[in-house]
Amino acid sequence: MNQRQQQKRLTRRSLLDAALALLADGRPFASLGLREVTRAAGLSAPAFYRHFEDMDALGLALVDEAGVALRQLMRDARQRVEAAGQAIPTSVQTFMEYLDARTPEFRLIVSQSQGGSPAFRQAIARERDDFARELADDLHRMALHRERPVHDRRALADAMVTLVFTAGARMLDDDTPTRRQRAEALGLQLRMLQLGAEALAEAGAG
Amino acid sequence: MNQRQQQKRLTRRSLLDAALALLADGRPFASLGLREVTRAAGLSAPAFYRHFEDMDALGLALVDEAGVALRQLMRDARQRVEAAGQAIPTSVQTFMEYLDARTPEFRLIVSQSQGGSPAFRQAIARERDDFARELADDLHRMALHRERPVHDRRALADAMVTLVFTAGARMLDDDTPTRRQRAEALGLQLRMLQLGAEALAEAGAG
DNA sequence: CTTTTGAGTTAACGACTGTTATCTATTGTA
DNA sequence: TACAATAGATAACAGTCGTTAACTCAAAAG
Repeated sequence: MNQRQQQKRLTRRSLLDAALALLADGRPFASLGLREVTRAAGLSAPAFYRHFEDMDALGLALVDEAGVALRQLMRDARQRVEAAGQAIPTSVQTFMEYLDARTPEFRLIVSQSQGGSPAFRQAIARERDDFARELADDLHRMALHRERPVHDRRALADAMVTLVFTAGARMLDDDTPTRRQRAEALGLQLRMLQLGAEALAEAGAG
Repeated sequence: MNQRQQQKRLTRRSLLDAALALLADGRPFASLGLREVTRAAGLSAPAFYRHFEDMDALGLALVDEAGVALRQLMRDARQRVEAAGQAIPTSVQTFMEYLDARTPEFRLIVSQSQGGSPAFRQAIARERDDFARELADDLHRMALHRERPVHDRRALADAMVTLVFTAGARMLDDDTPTRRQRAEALGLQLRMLQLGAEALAEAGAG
């Protein structure tokens, strides 16, 4: 295939990676400059425009990548739960591994989900909603299987996603033992939600 | 008293207000410049240094103010709940009013809780933990009163605070009807948590 | 083999940034 | 009333920013 397009994709990648590296240092995305990123990528500033219109476009591309990773995580967790049961602990465990493997992308998502420009917030909110919707579907299937319906799958899934994302965000600053501790607390909180949703369903049905 | 100190406090206030106004437009705090803020406040740039060492110091002052407002909100909610009962709906309602009245401060808190500099994150985490601890105490008192203990007050309070803050953050971008809808969902999620914590306590005690 | 395309370069622009030194003018103090 | 303190203004600094125009030169197309 086109040797040119291939090279272009590589340079584009190096721009994305340079931005991720700066984010990994804890820098807020809004403080990253176009020149700074191209410099870190070993390029001249105008080269940037061959790949992105502006920094916002680069950021949105990163959000897209994070979304892809999120969906893969979801498939992974679902598969493992089907094999090993233990829905909540297994899912939390899978999430922790994803957090390790994709730290910079995840950091971008949690830091920009509320702090970024409107375009950012909207893009991230959409990824998050997709995630929650898929989770709600899973909860539905599981409820059918276990014959323990829950009250409002959408609200339940939304709350679970909120707790998982927030816990993940705080884990980014934790050392390993604190991180495990927080993972345990998260599992407990998720069970509270699940039990509460089941109790609400019974009260509503009864 | 000193007419000079009084005037100085006024100018300092105008700097804080100018920053809040820029934040209210949805601007990320990291993108605010020292010159921009002083300009918006009708001052020369060097005047800034008479009041703050740098922009971070100004931001921390804003976080402090937001913390004060949070504690006031807490007292307000507690008082209303004691008078009118309906702990969850009353608290959510109180929170919504606070959200309206202090939108820029709240936006700063939620946006910088993950995206800001380490000093920022630490300061905000502390405000948040104070909030959660107070809530845990309230839960304890209510449980004694209602004779319905919950399983892990600290984890429960933490989850509740997470849900409330996250919902509040998303409401900032919502129109009024969506906002009310989200408030209802929030109330539902909080009840799930509460019921689940009670169920866990019963299971643990039995 | 010649021509065209396009990724990346250098040079330069105007605008804006944070910061310092210096001055003004008003307030508080003796 | 004279003196000291200080909030704020002006001017200037070296940098950095995003963006454009003009160029190079290797790869693709003819």
